[in-house]
Amino acid sequence: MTNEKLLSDFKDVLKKEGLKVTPQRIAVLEEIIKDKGHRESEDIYMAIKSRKTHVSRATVYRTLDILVQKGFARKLNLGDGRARYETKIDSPHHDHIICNECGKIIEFVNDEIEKMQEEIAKQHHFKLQQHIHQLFGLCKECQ
Amino acid sequence: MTNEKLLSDFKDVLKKEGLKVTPQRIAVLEEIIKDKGHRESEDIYMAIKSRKTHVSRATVYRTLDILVQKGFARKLNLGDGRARYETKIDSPHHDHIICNECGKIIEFVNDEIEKMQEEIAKQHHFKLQQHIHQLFGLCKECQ
DNA sequence: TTTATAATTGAGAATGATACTCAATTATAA
DNA sequence: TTATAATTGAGTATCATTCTCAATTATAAA
Repeated sequence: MTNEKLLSDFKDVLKKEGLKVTPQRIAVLEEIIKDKGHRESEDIYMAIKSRKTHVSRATVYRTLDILVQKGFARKLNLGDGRARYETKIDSPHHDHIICNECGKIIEFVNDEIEKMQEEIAKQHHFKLQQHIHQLFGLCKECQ
Repeated sequence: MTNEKLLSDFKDVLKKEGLKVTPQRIAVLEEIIKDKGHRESEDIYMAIKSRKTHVSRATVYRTLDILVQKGFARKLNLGDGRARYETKIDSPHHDHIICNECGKIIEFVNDEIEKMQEEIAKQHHFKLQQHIHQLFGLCKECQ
């Protein structure tokens, strides 16, 4: 999906919900798109400020909530007390391997595990809604 | 393992490390053993206070750290900002299914997934150290 | 284009779990 | 029993995130 399409989709969603299209909201989306990494709210806040758009931390958090809510972004909890955000658009479902030493984050996909999760949920009579699967260890460089 | 054995093991570990055996530390261990559930620090603090032992939140946190460090307890991060602790002794490795509605926590074990995790780590040249695998959804009662 | 209005913003205060500080207390070895 | 280093607890600090509310702004209607 092109960035223009994504931007106009976001604007459409905002309008449909009676929400306003503001420079701050656009800036947060742009930031998420530009660097497809796993970004902290503070990073995004700093990146936007260091350009031209005036923004506050509160607005960054609020906009990130909207993006997650509307399916444009995914929020990660890596257990270190700071949430990470990544684009959800054009990014198939994946989980993460995190280096305990340098913090590097790598994505992985495994359909077998996905299937087994469904199986496990069924066994316990759960209707599966989301999951967190994170592997922690030492990356090649840090061993 | 009997609770007496566990208690004396803990005392031994403390002594070996030059740490003191205090009523507060014993109380935290006992609390963790008694209710094998997934306990929050605040629960444990309240439970100990409601009996006879004088204790502070700080000491509960400090003792839980020791218990995790020494392999007596496991710390869970369920993404809601409060850590949970569970006995690690006599409890084979397992992961968790959590109900999004009522918060119920159920344990599951799946050796296949465990093996695949190792495989995935190897593929990415990681030395696996820990992992988090949590399924979230609606339990039978909450659907 | 102007106006009316409800949504948004930002500064700073609030929150909530957890960690830290340090003087007073206590477990332990001699 | 004593000396001493470890521990405790009360309260303060921290840090990410959320909330508050007055001022600002996007937007629909005129």
